[in-house]
Amino acid sequence: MEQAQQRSNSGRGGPAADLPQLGPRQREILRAVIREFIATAEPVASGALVRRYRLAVSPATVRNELALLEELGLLTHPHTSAGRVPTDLGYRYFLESLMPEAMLLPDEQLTVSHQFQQAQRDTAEWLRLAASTLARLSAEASIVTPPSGARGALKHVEAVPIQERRVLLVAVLEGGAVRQQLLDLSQRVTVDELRALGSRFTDEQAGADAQRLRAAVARERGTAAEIIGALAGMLADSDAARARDVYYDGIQNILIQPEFGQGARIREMVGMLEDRTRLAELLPPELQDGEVHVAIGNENRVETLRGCSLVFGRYGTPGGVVGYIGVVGPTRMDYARSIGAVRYVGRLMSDLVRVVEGN
Amino acid sequence: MEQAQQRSNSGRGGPAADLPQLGPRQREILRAVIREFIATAEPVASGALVRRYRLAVSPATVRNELALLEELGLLTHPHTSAGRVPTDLGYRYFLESLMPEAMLLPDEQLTVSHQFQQAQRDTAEWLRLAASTLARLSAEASIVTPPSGARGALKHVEAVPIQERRVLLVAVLEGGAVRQQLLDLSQRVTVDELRALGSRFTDEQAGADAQRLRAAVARERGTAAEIIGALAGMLADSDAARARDVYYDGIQNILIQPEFGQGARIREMVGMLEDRTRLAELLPPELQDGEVHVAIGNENRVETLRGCSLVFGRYGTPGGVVGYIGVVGPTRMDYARSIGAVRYVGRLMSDLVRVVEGN
DNA sequence: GTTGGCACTCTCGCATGGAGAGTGCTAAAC
DNA sequence: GTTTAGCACTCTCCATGCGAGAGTGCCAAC
Repeated sequence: MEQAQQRSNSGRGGPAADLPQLGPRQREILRAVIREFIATAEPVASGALVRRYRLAVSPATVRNELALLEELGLLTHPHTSAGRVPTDLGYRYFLESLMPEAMLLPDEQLTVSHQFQQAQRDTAEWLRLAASTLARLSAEASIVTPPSGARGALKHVEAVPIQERRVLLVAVLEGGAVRQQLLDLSQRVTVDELRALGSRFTDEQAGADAQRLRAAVARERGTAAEIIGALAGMLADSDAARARDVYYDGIQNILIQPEFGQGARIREMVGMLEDRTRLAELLPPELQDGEVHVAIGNENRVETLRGCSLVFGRYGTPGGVVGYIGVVGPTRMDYARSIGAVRYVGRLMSDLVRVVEGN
Repeated sequence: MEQAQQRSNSGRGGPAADLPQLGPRQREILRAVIREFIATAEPVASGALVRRYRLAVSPATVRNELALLEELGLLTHPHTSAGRVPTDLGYRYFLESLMPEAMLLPDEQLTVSHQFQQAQRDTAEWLRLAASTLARLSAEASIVTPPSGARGALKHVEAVPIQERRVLLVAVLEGGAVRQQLLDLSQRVTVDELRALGSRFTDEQAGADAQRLRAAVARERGTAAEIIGALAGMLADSDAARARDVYYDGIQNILIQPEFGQGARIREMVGMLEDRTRLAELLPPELQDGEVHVAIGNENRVETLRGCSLVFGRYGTPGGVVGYIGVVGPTRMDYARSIGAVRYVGRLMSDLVRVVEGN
C-alpha cells in the first residue's frame, strides 16, 4: 500500500534508487524510531520503543533489529550506550516508503484557504501571507519567492504627475505584478499629455518585453522617449528586484529547536535567510509545478545548511509565471507536515496567480 | 563642552531630569566603564580600567570611585568579587552627558546616501533598503514602518482590465504609495470604459479620503459604484495594511550577542519582530521629526524587551506623511552608533518622502 | 586625598565518583 | 531458528569538592 502511494511525496532523483530492502518488522521499528526522534529530539532506546509503540516483542529483539538497521546505514548511535538516531538515509527511506500521507487536515485546509481568499484582493499581500502561513503550518522557517514572468511582459502603463517635471511611472506586468518608479523629465508636461502617453503606450506596447521597449526608444522623442526608456529599465532589472523581493518568516520556530540551541549554526542559517542574494542557491535545480522536492541534511548543496533539510515546491501556471516556496528546518523535521504544507500553499498560490493571469 | 552639545542626543522626558552630579574624574571613570562594557560584555575591573584607559590614579582609587558610582545607582556588580556593570541609569547618564557626538563617519554617510540615491527610483524598495542599511550600520536589529499619509488621500486611479469582468485597481496615494487590488465586477466593461472611469475618478476624487469615497458610492451606479466602493475599502484598511507592512532586518546581529546566547529571551524578541501586529507597541508616544528617542532597558513598555534598548526616530514631512525607523538591541548597545544611524537614515527617508510629495 | 597591601569572596575549570540509562553479548527457552 | 532473560560493560549526567585566579573592600600608611 505505502510505496506506490507515497513515492510521489518526493520527486528526488538520486538516493531514492538504492534503498535497502526491509522486512515488515524492521519497517515498523524504523518508523517508530523516526517518529519518536522527530517528536523528542532524543536518541531512542529499545525499551522506550517497545513501551510506547506497543511492539509485540521484547527490547532484546528490538535491539537486534536496531543493530541491523544501523548496519544498513539507516540509523546511528551518538555513543555506545545511547539510543538510536536516524541518518539522512534513514529519513530518506522514511520519506520514500514509510511516511503517512502528506496532507493537511481538512480544517487546516479550510482555515488557510479562507485566509487566502480574504487576501485575494490585495495582490501585494500574497507573498507575505504565504510565508507566514507556511511558517505556521510547518512550524519551521519558510521562504517564498515572488512569481517571475516568463518574459516580464508589459500590460499597462500609467504616468502620474507628482510635480511639474517629476512623474511616478506605474507599470502593470502580465501576471499582475505592479512596479513603480519615480522619473524626472527634462521638460514640463501637462496632466493630459501624460494621460495620453500612458494610453498610447498601453495600446502600442502591451505584451512588450524590455528588449522591445529599448528598441522603441529610438522611434520616440522627448518625454515619450524618456518614459519608454525608464519602462525598459523597470522591466529589465526585474530579475535583480526579484532577488531582493524574497519573503521569509518563522525564524522563531527554528530558534526553538534544541539542535540549534547554542552556537554559530543558527546564526549562519539566519544570515542565509536574511541575505536574499544567496537564497537562489537553495532552490532545487529542476522541479515541476506541484511537485515537492526534499533535500535531507547533506543532500543539499549549501554548506551552512548541513544538518538542515529543505522542502521546496514550485507554483505558477504552465507557460506562465513561476515562483518557489519552501521550508527550512532541522533534519529532524516533521516531513509529512512540511510537505503537506508546501504542497497545499503552493496550490493556493498557483490559484491566485491564475486568477491574475485571467484564466 | 559635552552637556550642552549632547543633551539633544536624546529627546526623552522622564528620567533625564534627576541625574546625579558627578565630578570630572567620576565622569571619566563612568565613561570608561561603559565603553569597556559595551565593547566586551564582561564586568569591568578596576585594574583593567587603569591599564586600558591610562588613568593617572591607582586601581585602589578607582575602586573607591566605583563604589561611589554604585551608591549613586549608576553601576552594579553581579557578585562581590566581580567587576562593575552599568545600570539603566548609568547608560542614561552616559547618553545625556558623556556620549561622543552621535554621527556617522563621513565616508559611511557617503556610502549610505549613495545607496539611497540609487534606490530613489524604486519606491517599493525604500523600506527594505532602510531596514537593511540600519541593521548594518548599527549592528543591531532594525525596524522600519512605511510612511502613512495624514489622511491617506487619493491621488490617481487606474483600472486595468484582466479578464472580461475582472480588473486590477491601482490607486496612487498622496505621498507616492501605490496600492493595488483585484476586483470582480458584476458586468462586462470595455477597456475604454475603464479608462474613462479612471480618468474621471482621478479628476473628481483627487484628494479624497476613505470617508469621502464612501459617501460618493451612493451617487454612482453599476460599475462606477463598485469601483468607488473598492477604492474606499483600499484606503480604509490602510492602517491594517500598514501594520503588516513593517520591515525588519538584522536578526542575525542580535543572535550574536552573548547576553542572548542561550535561552528563551531571544526567541521572544524574534517573535516580537515577526509578529508585525505587535510592533506598534514599541513606538514611542510622542516624537518629532528628526528627534531620536532612546528607551533603555526597563524604560520601555514591552515586557518581552526588558533588558533591551530601543532607539527610535521619526521621518516624514511636516503635515505630510509619517513613518518610524528604529533599532533594537541589548542595553549594552553602542548608542552613539545607533543614534547616529537612526538619525541619518531617518533624514534620508525624509528626503525621499519629500521628493515623492513633490516639495 | 591617594595608595599599597592583604584578607575575603566568588566564579570557573577540572577531576572525582556514583547513579542511571542503554547497549551488546551469551546462553537458555520456545 | 527465533526470541528472550540476564548481565557485564560503557557512556552520560549530575553533584561534589578543590584549587587557581580575579577582583573587591578595607585598613593603614603616605
